[in-house]
Order: sequence, then C-alpha cells, then structure tokens
Amino acid sequence: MALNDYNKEDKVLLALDCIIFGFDHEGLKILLIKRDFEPERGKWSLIGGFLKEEETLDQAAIRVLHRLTGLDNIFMEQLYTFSKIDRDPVERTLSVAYYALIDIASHDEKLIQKFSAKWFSLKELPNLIFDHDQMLEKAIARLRRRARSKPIGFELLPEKFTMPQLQKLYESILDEKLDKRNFISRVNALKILIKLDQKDMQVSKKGAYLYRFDEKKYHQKVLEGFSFKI
Amino acid sequence: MALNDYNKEDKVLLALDCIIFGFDHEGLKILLIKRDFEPERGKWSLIGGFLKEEETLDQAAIRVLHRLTGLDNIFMEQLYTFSKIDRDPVERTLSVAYYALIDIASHDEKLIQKFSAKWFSLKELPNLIFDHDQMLEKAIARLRRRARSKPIGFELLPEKFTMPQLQKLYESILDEKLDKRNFISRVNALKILIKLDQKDMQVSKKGAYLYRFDEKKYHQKVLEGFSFKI
DNA sequence: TCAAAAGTGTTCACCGTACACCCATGG
DNA sequence: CCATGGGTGTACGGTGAACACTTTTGA
Repeated sequence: MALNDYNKEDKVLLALDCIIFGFDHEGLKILLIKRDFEPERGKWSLIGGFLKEEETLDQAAIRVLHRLTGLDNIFMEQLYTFSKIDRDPVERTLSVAYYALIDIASHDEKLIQKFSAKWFSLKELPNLIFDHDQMLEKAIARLRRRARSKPIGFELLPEKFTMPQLQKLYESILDEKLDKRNFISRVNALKILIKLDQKDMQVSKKGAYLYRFDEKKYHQKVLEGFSFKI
Repeated sequence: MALNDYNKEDKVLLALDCIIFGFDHEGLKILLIKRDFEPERGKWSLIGGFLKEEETLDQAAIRVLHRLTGLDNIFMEQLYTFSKIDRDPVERTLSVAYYALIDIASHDEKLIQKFSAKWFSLKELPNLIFDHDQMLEKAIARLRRRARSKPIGFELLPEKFTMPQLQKLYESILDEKLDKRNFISRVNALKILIKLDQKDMQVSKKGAYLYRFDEKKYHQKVLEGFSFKI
C-alpha cells in the first residue's frame, strides 16, 4: 500500500457530553437537561451535542455547554470516549465525556432554569438516557481520586466559605463522614487557605469564620498534587 | 426543534494510536513502526489506524495493534482523545490514544520485526509524526502516576524475575534512582511476591533469587490501589 | 584476590488517626 | 438556660527515609 486512502475510511458522528458537578448547602449535585428532541425526548440527559468539523473537542464542549445552559467560562476536562456500538439508537455515535466543577450559587440559577436545566442531588438521580449513567460513574470515580490527590474546592465553593462547608464538600464527594479536627489540621497543613476576619452567621448561632483560597498557593498544590489520606 | 436531525451533523474520521510500553534488560521502551504510506511515509510513528463503523474503540485498538505488529492478547487502556484541528494534514482526523504494557522478551521479536516495528528506548526516541509526541508524553505521565498508586510489573516482566529487575523497572518508569533496601521492604510489605528457590545467574556472579507474582493477590492490589511513596 | 552485584536492619522524624470537651449565640 | 453548631489539642502507632557493611563467586 503506497498511499493510505483516507476516503475509504469510515466517518462517524462524534458527540460530547458534559458532566457538570455543582455544590451548594445541600451537597454535591449534577446538572441535567430535559431533552427536547427524539429519541428519548422528555428524558433527563447530560448536556450533550455534536462535534463540528471546524472545532476541537475542548471548543465543542464549551459551545455545547453554553448553548444548553447559558454557562460560560467553565473549565472542563476530558474524561473518556464512549464507543459502544448501539449507545445511540438512531445512528452510530461515539461520545467524548467532559466534566467540570462549579459553584452553584455563583452562577445564574435563573439562566440555567431558562434552558430547562436542573440540578440533581447525586442521591436522587432520575434515569438517564443512553450510557449516561456509565459516564457519570466514571466522572464520580475521577472526582474522588482527584479529591484525594489534589486540592478541590476552588471551583466548587463561593469565594468565601467556612470550614464546615469545605468539610461538607469533601464528605459529599467521598461519601463518608470525616473527623473535623483531623480534617481541619490536614487542610491547614496545606497552607492554601487564608482565614478572614469575618464570620458567616447564616447557619449557626455562633457563626463560622470565613476563609478564602490563596489562589497562587492553591494552584501550586494542584500542580504538585499530594496525598490526602482521609 | 422537534427532532434533532442527525443527518445534518458533521462526521469525522476517527483514528486510534497505540502506545506500547515494553521492558527488557536495557530498560523501558516503546514500540514504533515505520509508516509505509503518505503523509510522512518512512517516518516513525505510533501504531495507528482508523476506526471502522462496526467496532468499538477497544476492538479497533486490538485490531490495529494486531495488524501492524502481530501482537495479540494485549490489554490496552484508553488514554485520551486528541482533536487539534490540523493534527493530520490530509484531513480532519481525531485520534484516540490507547496504551499497554508488555514484556518484550515474552513476545516474538521476529514477528514484530517482520512488521517493521521496532523498540525504542525512551531516551533515544526518533522524531514522531503529528502529535504523537504529545500522546507519548501523556502516556508516560499516566504510567508514572500508575506506578505510584498500583502495582506494575506483571505485564512488563517475564514470569520469573529478580528483585534488581523489578527495581530497575521502577527506576526506568520513574526516571530516578531508588534505595534498594527501602525498595525491597516496601515491595515485600505488599505481599504480592513469591520467592522461588531458584537463582538467576545471568547477570551477577552471586546470582539473584527469582520471584514471581502471586497473581491473585497482585490483582487484588491493583483493584485496591495503594500509595507507593518513593 | 578482587571486582561486581546481591542481600540485609536500624534509627529517627513525621504524619495519620483516634478521641472529648468548651464556646458562643439565638431562641 | 439550653440546644445547636463551631472551635480546639494531644498521645500513639505506623510508615517513609536515610544510611553501610557483608556475602558470593567468576574471572
């Protein structure tokens, strides 16, 4: 064979699905949309669309997310490419899953609703179409691994947050209770938090000190990684 | 929009590239082939081919690897999907990278040669086509992370091997010298090795005890994972 | 006899873990 | 005054890290 004939090769549809994790006072959630087209119209689905010829996967993920939820400026990471033959009943379609972490409160809830997107607690998920449950499973596994090896939170929490909030975030992700004294001392050992002179009085009578991330040190730690034994 | 028209969506070429890591007495290597078609004919390349409509990515990876190297029964894992617009100069092509670990000595070297594939030490790589260097970089990063969190070696070493060999494997992967006393005690702590009553006399005058993996316990540890601090 | 690789233990510092009580406040 | 959530410290055991000498035997 002298020249590989690209024209003889099969072309396929390539879709993208975005798994958006969010966090609020109730816990860890993911964002779903109600499909408004067949097949499976009316069912809940990850935020998906098709790749266009002139864009990269990263660009497509951003575009799809924006078109279906109004969300913008979200950093997504590629997760895995799913290729089961009949995963889409209409036509052979592969799908590249992306995932991202965001703070629910600091994004426009109304905007999200306008697009008939909705946050679902991980404990109360509706049935998802196609292989979206597998995608979600892989995303959760990745998020857990990540939570144990890099700091997480900057993306999921508001700018100012309390220790109990941060702990709750980790508990939601890892799905286990943590000891607060150990949690705090381990977090402090990372030296990525700045304690503010302000308290959040929303939740308790005593109030809880607010913290924010030292962005520079935080990103340093993300690069380095660590082992967060919990 | 009532029905999403699948026919209006763009289709793309989807390629696969296999990154095969091997290990022998000289160290860690990867398998490359000399491309026999344009573009870039005669250059060294990862083992690649196109996805066919009726197969999954995993199946395609197996097929491509077999056709180009004769290798069979290799467990490959999906790594990442690359989608830069001009990564292939002929036509828009995305590529899904797969990687695997194998023991060089226990696969037929002649067979591999017949296909004009060749093992290259990581230290002496030729220039690779397209974005194959980025693929390799990602694969090495994954391999290193893996080496620190799961046992590695079953795939890369012959059935019987010595401690110095195992240590050398880790040193090649991590690209750093390790202390042999610490290395041995950490490996022993995993309890996945069986010490045999045989010595390998090939390398040293004194000879080194041969070991083999306790397959069951090994795979148990692979599932569990661990933190292998080196 | 010597060169080259294999084999073997101990000490120390740090970190992860378990664990219980007081504080501040609004109702 | 009490219920609720927030905040704090210590002791112990285990593990990672540093470190040097003896053994074997073919050349």
